[in-house]
Amino acid sequence: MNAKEKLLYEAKAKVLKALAHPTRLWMAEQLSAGEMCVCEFVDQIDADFSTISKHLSVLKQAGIVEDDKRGKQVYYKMKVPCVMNFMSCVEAVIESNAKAQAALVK
Amino acid sequence: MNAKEKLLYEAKAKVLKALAHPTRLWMAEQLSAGEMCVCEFVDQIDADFSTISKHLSVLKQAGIVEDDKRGKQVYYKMKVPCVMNFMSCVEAVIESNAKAQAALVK
DNA sequence: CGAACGTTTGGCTATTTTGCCAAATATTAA
DNA sequence: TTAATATTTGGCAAAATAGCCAAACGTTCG
Repeated sequence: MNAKEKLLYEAKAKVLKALAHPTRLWMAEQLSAGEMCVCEFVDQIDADFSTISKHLSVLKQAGIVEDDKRGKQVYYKMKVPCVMNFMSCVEAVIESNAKAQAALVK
Repeated sequence: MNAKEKLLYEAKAKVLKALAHPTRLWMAEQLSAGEMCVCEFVDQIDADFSTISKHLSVLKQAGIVEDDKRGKQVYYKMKVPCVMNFMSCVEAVIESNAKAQAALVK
């Protein structure tokens, strides 16, 4: 793995890392269905609004979402919608794990 | 988000988190092409073999890969191959980011 | 048996991430 | 202009992660 390749894998990992948090993943899924303002997240997530803002900032930094200030509110939306396509596969992993668990009990 | 949903998002995040490291992501991509033994990773990655073993263990814990001991060696292989499908999208994010960067310079 | 090999595990420190609070900022409304 | 609202930023402490070394473990080979 040369230096350039290393940078590429670091970049890829950064995108995944941005999604690799329960709250951010949930946010991303919500945004796949359409834009939302920070205040809506604040209403629906049990965490400090500063925490929520920072999570959105991580998604933005990774280039997954973009923001748009309108009046007092800031709206976030997906920038690269395909990001959520692979969730079906992540769910497949979880199902596979669940089956393995179940097999242990049998 | 209720308790059950919370658990689901934690599980999903765990899968993503396992992949959200440059070395592990590289490993997963290699394994998509076929099984490999730990010793092969040790040859190709510039890190302590214990570190490599632990990375593989994270992928295994997440249910992404499985191992198979044959003699002195342990072979790892993809358990849920679809996991790598979304890499094309992760690359799309990176390209989008690169374009944004380029636009700044223009 | 004992030595060599391949791998995992334990333990430790350094680094990163998380999440809260408080303070700063920006916009709108009074 | 002051107050209220929406959001971001700075700073901190707690928790999680990463990576090295050393030790343990299991397998094969002499």
